Amino acid sequence: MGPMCEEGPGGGGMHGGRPCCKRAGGAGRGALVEPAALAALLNKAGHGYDLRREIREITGGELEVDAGGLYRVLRRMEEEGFVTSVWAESDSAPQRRDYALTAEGRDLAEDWVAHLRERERLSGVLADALSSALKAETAHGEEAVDE
Amino acid sequence: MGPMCEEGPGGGGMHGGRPCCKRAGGAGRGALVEPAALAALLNKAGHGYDLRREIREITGGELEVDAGGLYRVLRRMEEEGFVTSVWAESDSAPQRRDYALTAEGRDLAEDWVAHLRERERLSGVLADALSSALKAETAHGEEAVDE
DNA sequence: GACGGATAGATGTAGCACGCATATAGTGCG
DNA sequence: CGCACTATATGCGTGCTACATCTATCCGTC
Repeated sequence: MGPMCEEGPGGGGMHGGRPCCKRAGGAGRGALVEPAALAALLNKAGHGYDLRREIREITGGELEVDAGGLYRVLRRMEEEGFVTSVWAESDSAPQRRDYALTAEGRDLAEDWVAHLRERERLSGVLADALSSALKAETAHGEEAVDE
Repeated sequence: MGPMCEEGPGGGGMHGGRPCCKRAGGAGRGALVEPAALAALLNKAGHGYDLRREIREITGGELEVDAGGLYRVLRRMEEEGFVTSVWAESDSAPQRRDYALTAEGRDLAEDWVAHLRERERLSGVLADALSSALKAETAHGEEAVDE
């Protein structure tokens, strides 16, 4: 996986057997590849392998998408009309396919902004609920700190 | 589905054919049921059907988890030692199973806080990248607004 | 007393997203 | 030639979710 499960703040992973990361594995963080690809395409159209670097850059190295997954997403978005692609006509280098966003793709990106903001907010709400509940429990349950 | 895809801010869904919500369907928002269940259990141990209401309350009605999914998650967490359950000994009402958190479950909740904060941050980073790229594009591409 | 609705728990199924491994092919290097 | 890097693509397994369905017990009502 990319960086994120390794650099977990609390160093999660030494209680029951599997940290929550495991549970959140796979699609655990929600759809990220598609919006990341859209962001990369908005910044600079190009071929898949390059978009992957672009994604790494615009997220400050925090999101490293799987190459295979990225190609899959690009092809699917093309089928759906959100991007277009043409085989780059270079003589030497390995064949590469240059992608560009369509108008629908731009609209899709706007939808994603709203959706990601929602996810951001919801994650925060849940994290707050969890941490405040944890705080409350330790306060009156651990040592009876009076209060 | 729960409330969230309906009340989408931008009213996403009128371009290519399917809004990003569709793509994010299923596990799109990442794992939410497990942390929500943990939060509910921290606030007030009880039986599944009740935890579902608790979840609705602590999230301000924003998260409405699927009943079936909640039971599944509870059973699995029990298998893994994060919660325990006993059949409530009531004469009348339908049989219910009372759940309680274990020490490992509390640790798991702590892991989830960190993980959810990470997800929150990452969603924000991506949303920022997308929206700033969108802004930049409309600025110099739409009407050549000078500047 | 039959009937629908709420409570309570559980399972089956389908879909989407992801990570990892693997296959292909050209290019440059030692 | 072996090896690494660029570039694209597919197969496979896992995880999480939503929707439909099934059981069973109450309770109020007609």
